[in-house]
Amino acid sequence: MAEPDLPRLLLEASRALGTEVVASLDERGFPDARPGHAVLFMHIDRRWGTRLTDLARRARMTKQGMMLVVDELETRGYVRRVPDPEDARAKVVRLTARGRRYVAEARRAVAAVEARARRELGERRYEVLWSALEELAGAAGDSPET
Amino acid sequence: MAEPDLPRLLLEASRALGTEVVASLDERGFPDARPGHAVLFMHIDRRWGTRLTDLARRARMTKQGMMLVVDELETRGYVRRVPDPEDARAKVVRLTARGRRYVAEARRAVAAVEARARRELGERRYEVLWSALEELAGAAGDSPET
DNA sequence: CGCCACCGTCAACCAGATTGACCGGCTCTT
DNA sequence: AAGAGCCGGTCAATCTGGTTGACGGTGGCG
Repeated sequence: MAEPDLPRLLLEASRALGTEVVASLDERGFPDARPGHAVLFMHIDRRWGTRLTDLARRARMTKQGMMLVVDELETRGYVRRVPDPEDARAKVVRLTARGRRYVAEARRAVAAVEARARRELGERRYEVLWSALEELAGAAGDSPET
Repeated sequence: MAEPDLPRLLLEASRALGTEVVASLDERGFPDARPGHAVLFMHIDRRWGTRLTDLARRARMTKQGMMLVVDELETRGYVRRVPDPEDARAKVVRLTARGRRYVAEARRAVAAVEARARRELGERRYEVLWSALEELAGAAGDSPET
């Protein structure tokens, strides 16, 4: 009956896993985690930080969009904006100590969910899934290279 | 470098395909198509229509959320709300003639995108992708039964 | 009848992201 | 050295796609 279409199925899978990651993070002591934070913590340099524009480009979103994420993470005390010594226009988004712990846990949580998926699907199907997704995501939505 | 995580990859693939469907619909003469319309046109009964609540349940969203979609589709002339003869509380969301054409084209567009994916990925990988997605979507995000 | 469940709706709100405008600092060319 | 124009971050407005909460009218049952 339901007979979902492929885009919808992809979306639901994404949401399911995202929710799972957030729940896991909640258990690990970060109750204010949200799926959108991933665009930052998967791309930020953990030691020295990363410029807003670079974060945005890596996450393939607008800098304004990334700014909202950074704003929130900053008010929560996970990152700070420090002036870039090499360019007075720029600021470096840098993790606080708490932010580093958050990012570490978040990456672990993501890895755990991925590991569970790999275990449940089996190695081969997981590999196929991953490569198929890369093709689908890249085919229509991506510029050739960065 | 990019090293995306699985939830993000799923999301990006979903968006890429969704965009593709909308673009295809645009070419087919429905320039106001949007990805969100799929929650309706994949679930509505094409002849007699379907109750709002049923649509919402099938699409696994709130009735208020579905109402927004129905509202928009109604102002665009794709559906009408007619009273349900069997239950004075209920209304049936019924396709107009134009709505039927829209739904037909939309389903074709989705099918075309899926066919392209199947062709590019190959039959076997496509099957694996689909079943893996069902497992992922179902495992964490679904209630046991409806 | 009285009660509760259910349908559609109004209202408020939130998350995530976009486009447009802008200011100030950088850099390249002349 | 001086513009001219590009680039980094920000403010503001807007949009999509949902959510929860409350409520009026109807149905169904004891």
